[in-house]
Amino acid sequence: MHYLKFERIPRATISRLAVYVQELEVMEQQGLKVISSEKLAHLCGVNPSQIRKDLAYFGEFGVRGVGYYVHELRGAIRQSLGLDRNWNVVLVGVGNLGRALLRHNMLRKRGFVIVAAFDCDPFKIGEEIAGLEVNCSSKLPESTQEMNVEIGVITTPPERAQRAANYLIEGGIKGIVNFAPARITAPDYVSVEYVDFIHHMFSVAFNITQKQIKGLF
Amino acid sequence: MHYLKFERIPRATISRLAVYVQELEVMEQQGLKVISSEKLAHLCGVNPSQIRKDLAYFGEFGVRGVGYYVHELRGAIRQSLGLDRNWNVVLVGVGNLGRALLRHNMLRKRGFVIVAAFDCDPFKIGEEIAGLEVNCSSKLPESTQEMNVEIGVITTPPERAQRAANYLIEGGIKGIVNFAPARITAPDYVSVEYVDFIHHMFSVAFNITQKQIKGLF
DNA sequence: AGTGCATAGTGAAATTTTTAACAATCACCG
DNA sequence: CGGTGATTGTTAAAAATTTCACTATGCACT
Repeated sequence: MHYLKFERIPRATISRLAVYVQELEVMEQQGLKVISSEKLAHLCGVNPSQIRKDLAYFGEFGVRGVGYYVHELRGAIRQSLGLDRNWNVVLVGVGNLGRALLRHNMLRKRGFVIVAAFDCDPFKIGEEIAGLEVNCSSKLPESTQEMNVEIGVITTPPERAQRAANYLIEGGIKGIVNFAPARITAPDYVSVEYVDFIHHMFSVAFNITQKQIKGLF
Repeated sequence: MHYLKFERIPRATISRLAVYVQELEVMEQQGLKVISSEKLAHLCGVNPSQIRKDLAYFGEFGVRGVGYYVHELRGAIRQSLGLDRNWNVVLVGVGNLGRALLRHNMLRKRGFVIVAAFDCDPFKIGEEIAGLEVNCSSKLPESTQEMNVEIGVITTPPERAQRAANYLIEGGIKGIVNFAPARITAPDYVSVEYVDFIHHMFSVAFNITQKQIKGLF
C-alpha cells in the first residue's frame, strides 16, 4: 500500500526523472504505448531498479506484469516535478547566450515562458529580441513583482552574476538558474541551479586524459 | 607519505574541482595569495573535508598550518584535470546555441579551441561565424582526422543528435559534449557528457513546488 | 631551539545512493 | 476460474560518497 511519503528526494533522482520524461516523449512520438523499466533503463543508461525506485518516491505508476503506459507515466512524472503548468521566467544578460535562449522555443515548449529580458548595457536597452524588449536591469525588481515571475535566468558575464542575482532576489523570485561561470549567494528560500557547460568540457577532457594514461588508446 | 594512487575518482569530485578552479581564478584576480580549505569550502558551498579529500586524489598541494597557495593550487588542479594544454574542438549544429558558443570567447580562454563548425542545412553551409566557415556535416569525419580534433560539441536539434554523434565517432573523436536534449549512444572509448539546461529548469521548478507544498512560502 | 597555533592530510564512521533479490499482482490463456 | 509468465513495488544488502575526528606538520614568535 502506498501512502504519501515524506522522504527527502535525492537530487540525482530529479535529474534522472527529467531524462525519463525526455525519452518517454520520444517514445510517444514513435507511437509506443507501453514500456518496461528494463527497456527504459537501457535507453536512459541506468539500472532498471533505479527507475522503479525513483518512481516509487512519487507513487505507483506501473502495472505489474505489463510495464508502464508511456503517456500516463510521462504525465505522472511531469506532475510530480511540477511541470504540469507554465512558469514565468525573466532573463538577465542579453549577450550571445542570452539571445540564444530568448530565441530558443524549447523553453516555452516545456512550459517556461520568458516574459521579460534585462541588461545593464545602454546600447542593448530598447532592442527587441524574439518579440521582447530589453529593459534596464534596475527596473527588474518592480517588473518581476508585477508580472508574477517565479524563476530568473542569469546569462551575464561572471563578474555581474551576483548583482543580477541580487536584483532577482529583491524582485521576490523563488528560483535562479545561473549560466554565468560564478558561484552566487542567495537566501535559503531561493533555489539556485548552476548550468556550467565549461565543467562538462572539463569532465570530457579529464576522461580522455585518464584513458590515455591508462593506455586505452 | 603520498604515493601515486590508482583509486577511481568520483565524477562528483571532478565537477567540484572545476568549481574550485573557478573560485581560485577569482581570488587570483583579487590578488589573494593563500586560502584555507575552510574559506574555499565556504565560497564553493561545500564541506572543508570534501575539498581536502578531493585534492588528496591527486597529491598534496597544501601547507599545514597555512593553507593553499592560490596560484599553485589552481595550476595543480588544472594539470590534474588535463587542462594545462589546448584541446581542438569541432561543433556540429549551427543554430542559436551553436552560434552563441562559436562567438563565446570563454571556451578558447579555457583552452578549448573550436577549429571547425558543421551543419547539414545548405543555407548555412558557407556562412562565416566568428572567423569560421560552416561546412557540410558529411565532411566531418575526414576533417576531424586531418585536424587532430579530440572533442566534439553537438548543438543540433534532438532528432539529429545521434547522427551528429555518429559522424564524430567515425571521425575518431574521443569525447562528446551533447547540448541536444536527447540521449545518444557511443562506444565505450568515447566519453559523453550531457549539458541539459532544461533539466536545471526542471530542478528549480521542482524545488519551488516542494517548498510550496511544505508551506515555506 | 622550543612552544603554541593553525590547518592540511587521513583513516574511520556516518550517511546516502545504488543495486540486487524477491514477494506481490496483473494480464492472459486454456 | 485457476495456473503461468512477466514485471512492478519494496525490502535488504552492497557500494559509494560525505563528514567527522584526529594526527602530523609547518610557520611564527619568543
